[in-house]
Amino acid sequence: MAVREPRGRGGRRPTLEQVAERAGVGRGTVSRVINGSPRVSEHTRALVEAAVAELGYVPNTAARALAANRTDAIALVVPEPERRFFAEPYFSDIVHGVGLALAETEVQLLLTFAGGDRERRRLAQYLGAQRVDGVLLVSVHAGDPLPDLVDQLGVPAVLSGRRSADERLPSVDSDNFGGGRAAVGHLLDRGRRTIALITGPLDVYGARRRHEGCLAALAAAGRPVDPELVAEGDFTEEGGRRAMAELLARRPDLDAVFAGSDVMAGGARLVLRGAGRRIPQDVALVGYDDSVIARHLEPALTSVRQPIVEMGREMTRLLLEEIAERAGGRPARGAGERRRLVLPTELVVRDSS
Amino acid sequence: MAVREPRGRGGRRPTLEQVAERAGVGRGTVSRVINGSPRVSEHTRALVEAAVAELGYVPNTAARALAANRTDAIALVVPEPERRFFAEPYFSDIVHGVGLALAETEVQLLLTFAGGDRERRRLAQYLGAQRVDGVLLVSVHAGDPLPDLVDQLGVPAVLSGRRSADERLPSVDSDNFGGGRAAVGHLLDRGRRTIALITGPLDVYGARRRHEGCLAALAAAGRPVDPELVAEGDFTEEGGRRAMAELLARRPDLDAVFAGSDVMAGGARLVLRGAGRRIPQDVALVGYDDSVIARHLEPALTSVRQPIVEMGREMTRLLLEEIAERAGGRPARGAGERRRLVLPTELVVRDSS
DNA sequence: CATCACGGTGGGAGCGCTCCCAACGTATCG
DNA sequence: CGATACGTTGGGAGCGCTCCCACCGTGATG
Repeated sequence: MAVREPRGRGGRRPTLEQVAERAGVGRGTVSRVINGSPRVSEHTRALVEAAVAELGYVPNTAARALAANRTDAIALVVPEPERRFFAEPYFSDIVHGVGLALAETEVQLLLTFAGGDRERRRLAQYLGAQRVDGVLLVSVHAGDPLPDLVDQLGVPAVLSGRRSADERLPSVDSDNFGGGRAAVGHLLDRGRRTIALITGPLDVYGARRRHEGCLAALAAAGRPVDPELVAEGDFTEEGGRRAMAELLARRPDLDAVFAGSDVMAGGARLVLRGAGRRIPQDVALVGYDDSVIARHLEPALTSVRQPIVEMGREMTRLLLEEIAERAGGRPARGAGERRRLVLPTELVVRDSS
Repeated sequence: MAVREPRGRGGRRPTLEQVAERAGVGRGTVSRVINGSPRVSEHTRALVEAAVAELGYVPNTAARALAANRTDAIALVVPEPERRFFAEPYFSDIVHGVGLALAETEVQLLLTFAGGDRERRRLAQYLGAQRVDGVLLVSVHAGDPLPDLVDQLGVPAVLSGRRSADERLPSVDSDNFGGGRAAVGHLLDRGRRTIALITGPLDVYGARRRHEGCLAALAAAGRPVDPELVAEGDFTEEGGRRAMAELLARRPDLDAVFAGSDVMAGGARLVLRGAGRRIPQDVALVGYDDSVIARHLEPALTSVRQPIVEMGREMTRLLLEEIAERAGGRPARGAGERRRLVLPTELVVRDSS
């Protein structure tokens, strides 16, 4: 008498026990074969593998998760509304990179949106339910409590970017400093003398580092930094326009502009055009992110590329390491020994400079 | 002596048993409260809820899945490489709709890409492992074996679109016939007399229905269908260009074009421009999908909109119903009684017609 | 020839939950 | 007042797996 209905027409799926019986071995042995333990004789292994194939056995994830206290799944947590996620190529590349790192493994990727307040509360529940072995946190803003919450829950996590220089959590960042320096260095190489800087919001760590890179390039060339040539934007096009207008008013003689993002560069471009400046003849323009915008702008925008796919891959690698380590019973690392990675950025020169 | 290390610094999470003890009740009672059973007295319920809150109890998903034989998770299976998924707004809207339908429930969404052959094999494994209660299959091509595979595995599934008129699986489609009819009807209303049709690949069910809708509109207006005015495209821009060139060569007197997708309409537009035809003065142009392209084209493209968000929501609703039904022990429905839904399309008139 | 080591193996004891049945009141009825 | 009913409740029996310990046989060792 079947107590519960087998699911669907596929019928009940075979269990470890049945495979063991079929192969004429014990449960433990089958388990060892399934999990690739070396402590099984060649002969027995073949026997078991045959039985597995005949029965079409697939281990039940829930049972495994319960017994082994791991899920073989990680979550990519996006603290943004879905819309933005899909709109930005950044995320697409991250997911791609994560997929590459996961391809070799049996680990499953879950996508979780935590845009609203309500979703965030649910996320905490979710992580508490031990549905995943760890999380990748992308697009984390400075001051966001989410990373700390995750950390407190004892869930392994890796961030993309950092919230500050001494980020407590494992993170993968790109070399914002180097990117900013390369951009301004390039403008100097091109013989530009009066270089204006439109920064991102300076309380965002990445934006500040970019700016510091710019200053370093100027310093290395023995140029003084003129505060009149610096304006802060907010990563929006509107912000870029405002900053550019300001700069142009203060220093009509500027012959180059570095903007901390392509979007802001797009705004700056509009203002420059409006003022009758030709790009790049009168004013050279360089952006940051190497987004689609960069290629589609007229003229095509020189920009600093971040290796986003690579970042996704590295984040995943770090996370898997972290998970493996904790599972090994070793205590979680202190803040000091947490993994951190900074990947190189690259200047892509196009027509605007 | 702890045999296994508690995970991370969060320490071991409380279990049902501990909640029961704290509340001074039995395990069964706590379970009933957690699952919202009505067979619990108000007093006891309050007791248990207090204990749950104090201990910060969250049920362990794996244990629940194992015992109850359900996972409270569904997968959105995308049989495409990741790139395309992110590139097309279609998917973004589907995900959005799915999210809406899931918001009320405790069901989790998993995103799975099955672009390559290898991924497909893994998907089968995955579904066999009973990781999800059901799947949403989007962007299924005619002749794709994936849906049948899923069905054979006994996993509840819902398709977006259909593979044929008598699709065996539950599906949510949009009214392609009505969309095609509306588009051509609109052109007739505008007084166009010589309407050319660029169809999608006619072995794709949706494309064929669109085309049939066009023919119906012409028939309703008492217009004969001139085979010279029909050309088959392949949903690409290049295909649209080729078809348009052909049509223009055969019938230079055409004064309107309906293309089975916005992308093909974009290709057609280039050829029309090249031939010196003004849109819409000389030739009216209508597309299909109402994608971003439509709004950004010059002139803005009249197009047929599908309610994609709604489709995502309805797919999810159907799937959840299907799952609930099967869990109830009722046998899976035969092909005849499977759920099917067709949502209305809508013509969005812009400047090109 | 007894002893030891070790690769290989079987199977008990859980993991934390749901399901269900038996048992407990207490209220209702004849 | 005993019998019946019903709303509640406790807890046993698993779900299918991993982990680990005990045990087997073999070959090497003293």
